[in-house]
Amino acid sequence: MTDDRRTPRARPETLARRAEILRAATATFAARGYGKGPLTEIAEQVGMTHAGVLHHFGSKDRLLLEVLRHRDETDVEHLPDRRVPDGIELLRHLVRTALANERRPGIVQAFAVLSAESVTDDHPARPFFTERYRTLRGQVRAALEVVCAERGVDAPATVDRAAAAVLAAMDGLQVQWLLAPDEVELAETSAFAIEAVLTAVLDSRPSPLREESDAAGDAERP
Amino acid sequence: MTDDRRTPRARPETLARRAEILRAATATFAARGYGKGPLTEIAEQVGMTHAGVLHHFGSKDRLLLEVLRHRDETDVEHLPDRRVPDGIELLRHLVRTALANERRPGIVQAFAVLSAESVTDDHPARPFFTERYRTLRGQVRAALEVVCAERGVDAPATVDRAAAAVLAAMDGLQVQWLLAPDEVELAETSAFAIEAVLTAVLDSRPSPLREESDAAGDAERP
DNA sequence: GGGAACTTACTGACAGCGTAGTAACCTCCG
DNA sequence: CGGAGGTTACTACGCTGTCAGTAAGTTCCC
Repeated sequence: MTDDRRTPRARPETLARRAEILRAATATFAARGYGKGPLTEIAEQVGMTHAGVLHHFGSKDRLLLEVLRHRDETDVEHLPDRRVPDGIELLRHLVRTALANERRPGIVQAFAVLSAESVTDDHPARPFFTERYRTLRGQVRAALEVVCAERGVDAPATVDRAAAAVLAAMDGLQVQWLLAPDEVELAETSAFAIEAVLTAVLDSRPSPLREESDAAGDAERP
Repeated sequence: MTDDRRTPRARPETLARRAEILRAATATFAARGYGKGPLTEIAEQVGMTHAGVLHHFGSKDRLLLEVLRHRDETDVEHLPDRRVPDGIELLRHLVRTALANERRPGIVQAFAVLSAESVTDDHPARPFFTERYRTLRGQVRAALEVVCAERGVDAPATVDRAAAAVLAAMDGLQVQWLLAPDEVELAETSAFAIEAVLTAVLDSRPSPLREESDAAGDAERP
């Protein structure tokens, strides 16, 4: 039984209001960053004062964490089985996500700004993003290993790097795309990067970077 | 001609002082971002008041632009010929840069934070980063085309995407590395990504991502 | 059903701090 | 002297968070 007696709140109307606030907060944090995004601007978007926002979320830090959590939840919501796929389907899912992201620059900007901002001193979202990347790297690495196994290829030692590289390319492309949407194709370029990494994992051959002067290249470690 | 209206006469002692301020500003912007990095903290590091900093740079915005410009200058300074190399040497240069960056997390953090922050509304560094990425993409694309030509390969239409992907991977890896330096190898992973992209450009074959499901069914597990 | 007891969802005022920029002044050094 | 390199003092904000108060629910008991 759900023991709701102790917490008689959570009216549907209230939940909708909070969702509104979360949406507004996402917009403001995207446009101005967390540090420079004032509560008053968020409150104004939903027609209340900043004190009203604080009533719902207690503090600005908690609001930020709710924004991030809420986004993760709704992202997984419309997924088959509510689970992230595995193997090559995960990689395809990443490409589809990039494609979907082209239609929602606000979300992309929020995450691009907040993830980078989170590396600053004592940022409230730092644990969130640290853990998030850890999880995502694990999922991509697992997917790559599954693909390798399916093709009878020994997963090389580089799968860890490959996983990090896939996520890094997607993130970096978002920043470039936000700065110059007419010059950078977000989805197509993300797909290209993922394909390149996947190919590199599947057949690990000597790199063209190290060919040429390989005798000197091996000894080189400045 | 050099129109240094701001500095009619520049004593060497003064130039050194300004360099100090620029270094301090880099540290503060790295640690707290531009928007949240106060002039007082910068001033304190060099032993003066915030008004003294403003005396030298006029405004906080101008200080930021000087920081960015100064970093670009000193980066090119210790380069042979003071010019960015071309062809495969540019790609090797990128890897060497990533290696050097592992020893200066402050610089890395400053650029990671500021580049992402620059996409926010009316950010003073936005034109700088927009132009910076445009230039860098052009340089990497040219380098890739040179490598293709050297090997008698027609540069594929994907060179543009490849150039963006290389820079994106490097940037994205910096964020992951800053968040978890023990889990992400900055230089090695950057090299991996660059190699993967280079290989993809050099022999463009059908992507494993698009192969659909013809090889499905075999259980070739060990 | 109706009213008392309580909770929720706010508002408006304000404290308290941090911040960029300005203006006037001081103080060396060439 | 005259100006470069500051300082102190001050203005004018902008921001988060607290507090008391109010109006509108909700719950419970008879």
